[in-house]
Amino acid sequence: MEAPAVRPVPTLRRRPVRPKRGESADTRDRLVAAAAAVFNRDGYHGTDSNRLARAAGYAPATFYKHFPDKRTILLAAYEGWVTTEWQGIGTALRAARTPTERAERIVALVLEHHRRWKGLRASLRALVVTDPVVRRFHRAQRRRQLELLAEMRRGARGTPAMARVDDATRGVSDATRHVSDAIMLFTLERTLDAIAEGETDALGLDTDIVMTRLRAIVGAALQP
Amino acid sequence: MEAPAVRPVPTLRRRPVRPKRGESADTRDRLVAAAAAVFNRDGYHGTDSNRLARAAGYAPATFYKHFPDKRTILLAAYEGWVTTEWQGIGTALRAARTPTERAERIVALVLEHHRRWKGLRASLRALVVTDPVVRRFHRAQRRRQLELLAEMRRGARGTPAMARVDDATRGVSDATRHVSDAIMLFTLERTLDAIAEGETDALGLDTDIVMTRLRAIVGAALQP
Amino acid sequence: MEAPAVRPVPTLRRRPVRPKRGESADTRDRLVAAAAAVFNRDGYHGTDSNRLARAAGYAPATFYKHFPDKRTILLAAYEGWVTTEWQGIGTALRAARTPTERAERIVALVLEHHRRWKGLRASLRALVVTDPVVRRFHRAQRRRQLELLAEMRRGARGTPAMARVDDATRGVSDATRHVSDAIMLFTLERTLDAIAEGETDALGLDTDIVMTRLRAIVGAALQP
Amino acid sequence: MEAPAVRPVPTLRRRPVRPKRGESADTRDRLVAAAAAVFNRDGYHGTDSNRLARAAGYAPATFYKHFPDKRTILLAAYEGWVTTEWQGIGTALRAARTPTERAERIVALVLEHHRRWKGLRASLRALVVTDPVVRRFHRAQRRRQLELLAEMRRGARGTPAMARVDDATRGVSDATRHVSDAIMLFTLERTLDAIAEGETDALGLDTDIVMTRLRAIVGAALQP
DNA sequence: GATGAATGAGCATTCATTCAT
DNA sequence: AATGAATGAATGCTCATTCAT
Repeated sequence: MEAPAVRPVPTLRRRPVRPKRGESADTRDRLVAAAAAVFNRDGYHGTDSNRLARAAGYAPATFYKHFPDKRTILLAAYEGWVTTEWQGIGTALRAARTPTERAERIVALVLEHHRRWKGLRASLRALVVTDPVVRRFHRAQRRRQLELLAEMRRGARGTPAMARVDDATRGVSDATRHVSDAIMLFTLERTLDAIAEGETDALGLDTDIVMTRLRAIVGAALQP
Repeated sequence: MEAPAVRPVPTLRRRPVRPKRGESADTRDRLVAAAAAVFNRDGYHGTDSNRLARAAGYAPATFYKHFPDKRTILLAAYEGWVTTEWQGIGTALRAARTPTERAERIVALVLEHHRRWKGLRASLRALVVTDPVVRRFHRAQRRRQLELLAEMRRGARGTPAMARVDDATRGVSDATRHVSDAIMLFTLERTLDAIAEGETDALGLDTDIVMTRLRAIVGAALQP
Repeated sequence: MEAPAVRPVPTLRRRPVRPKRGESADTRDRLVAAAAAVFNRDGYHGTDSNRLARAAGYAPATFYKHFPDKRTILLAAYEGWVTTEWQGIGTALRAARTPTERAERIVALVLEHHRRWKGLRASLRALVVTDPVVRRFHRAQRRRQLELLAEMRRGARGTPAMARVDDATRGVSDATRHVSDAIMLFTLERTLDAIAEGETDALGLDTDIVMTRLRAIVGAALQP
Repeated sequence: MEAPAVRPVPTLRRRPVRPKRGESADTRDRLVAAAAAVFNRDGYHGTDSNRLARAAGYAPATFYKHFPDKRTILLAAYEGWVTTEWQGIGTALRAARTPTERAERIVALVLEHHRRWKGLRASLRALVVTDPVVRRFHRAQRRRQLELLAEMRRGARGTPAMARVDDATRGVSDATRHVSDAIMLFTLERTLDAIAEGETDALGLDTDIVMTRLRAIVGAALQP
């Protein structure tokens, strides 16, 4: 699936030219892109499936040819969003060499995503508590994040042999590492949400200082 | 206002005995208590004002005699919840002497609250993004948290004169401190939500280790 | 429940004066009466719950305060219709003395009902095949009919002692009687439907002769 | 037109192999056969034209190339069903010699048809009241039945001359005979529907006794 | 102060039907 | 001849809110 953030989202106010006889997959993509944008703007409970269809340039019934319900298209939009985020991070990491540089890029990229999709994220967070399917999906993403983090650290550690010795030396158990990683992810996510939602500004916090601090926290987690 | 958690929440399944012509303030309190419980169980979008009224033992119209709309009673429930949480923390802190002990009690208490009100919290977080009034309210609470934190640290520092010297010595500016405090609060909140919602369990994290780590983080923030 | 046929059905074309603050039971009765008339005119699949509500002078939501769905109000209308029919038959039988007279009145009354409710009957018959709840209800009515028939015959037989002797003499087993009764009911019902729906006319049958024949058939069944 | 019951109805669950660019008449037949089976299973109001097309292995639009609307295909299915029934009866009668034997075969055959097409019949009966076209069609079938019945009786009576004498002797007018025939058909139809739909079982009636009685009724009607 | 009845506007979803290919 | 995408107009149903008592 193409991520909704990548291909241009059709303008919502004007009804876009309806692409009669388009390919089914294209229609689906357009619906997902439009849904991502509308959810982001109006919230999950702030729209309905008819509006989602119209925003993509289709009639209500077309929506139901592609998705059984509103929740499913939210998951699709979420999936697209996560995919795009990970692709961006992957690209950024390949270009970065030191853990510090990596941390810097990760924090910047994730902030950008949180800023762009703050409404979608909020809807999602509320649904994670309410809806078991959304919850499962969300947790799978989190597991992926933790795995990637561990992988990135392994990659940074030079030779595998060295690495194991290091662990032993420092007495850092896997379970503890795991917890640290998770807490770091929570901190990163929550703080970037706060920046994206304007909470830090409202509290009179200096965004530069917050970002610096986050880079330090992420950087520490990336150290072998 | 009495907090919803303090006075007994009327049983939701059986219709509670309705007190005809009670005092207005009592009716309001009962409505808030019932709303807190119902929102917590079914989510903000999972109930309607009729159900909230019935859960408190009143007719739909009675609801609108006390609250202009659904959002307002959520704010009232939120307020009650926050008040109770702060009262509990206040009591716990008075009994604790060392920062370590304080940290321990704070983490335990806040976790208990997150566990108890996890559904209410989720509804709130989604509305914070959508609804300006909820957002304002939420930020005021956060400011209160930050102030209390600073106060607690001052209290722990012995004499005020000493304190200023310490700051100068360590080179920690107020702005930086402020940021650290906020990030600590974000971490605490997000991680305790993760525990309350079962996310840490789903990720295979050891709750004890997570809690120990949180106590350390909070403890560090309480050091003068 | 008052039968829909008894109290005047509100005119369907003009919206009747809406009776604000009416008793709940009255509203229910009005809804049922209107539903009976609308189902009868347009068929079960030819209306929707909004129209049923409007026909009774109410808004769509009012419908759902009284009935969970369309099927349930159909059953209520059916129940009312059956009740009225039985009441009419009961009254007619009390006034009639001979089996012949009884047969005459029954056939006339049932024809009147089939004429009046031909659309409703048609909807019902289709739903009996489709819907288990309607089917159960319908069969309960049939059982009641058979019981009443047996009862009427017993009543016509003079003393119970005599009756038993008669049966033995004629060698008519209960099972056979039961079957004859049921087939008679099927014949009566189907033929009166044919008259009511204009089928007999379309076939060039003389209604008087058909009616005479039916009276004979019913009269024979009522003989002890 | 081939009757839907004669040529194998395509399996409904698996999508049948679609014959691209078959003969138009074949396509029509396949559509009718599938429609008959689907209507019979799900009821007229329980399916939609898209499903009918798909059940026959075609796309929705193909349906409308062959039928102007849903009702028309129902009539076609009905026609096929009636044709098959009559063909069966014709075959059975040619092999039977006495009225008794004929009655027996007719009752058995018609029951088989009612059993097989009980859902289709139910849909039809509801539409007869609602839809003028269906009604016209249905009545034409009934006329055909009555004509065949009269014909069968004439055939059983030996010479036409004798026949007229008989009528005069017994004082049975044509109009009366016509009515008796019609009522017999109603009884047969309704009672066999009751057996097919399980109503007789639900009423605790012995099917063998019911069938015996029906054979007697039909047999009497076939007597010259 | 409290109520139960009532509601308009809305929302998720479906279906008979069309059209460009 | 056949198609798959697309759809406008419903349809069953819900909810925040009001009103007469």
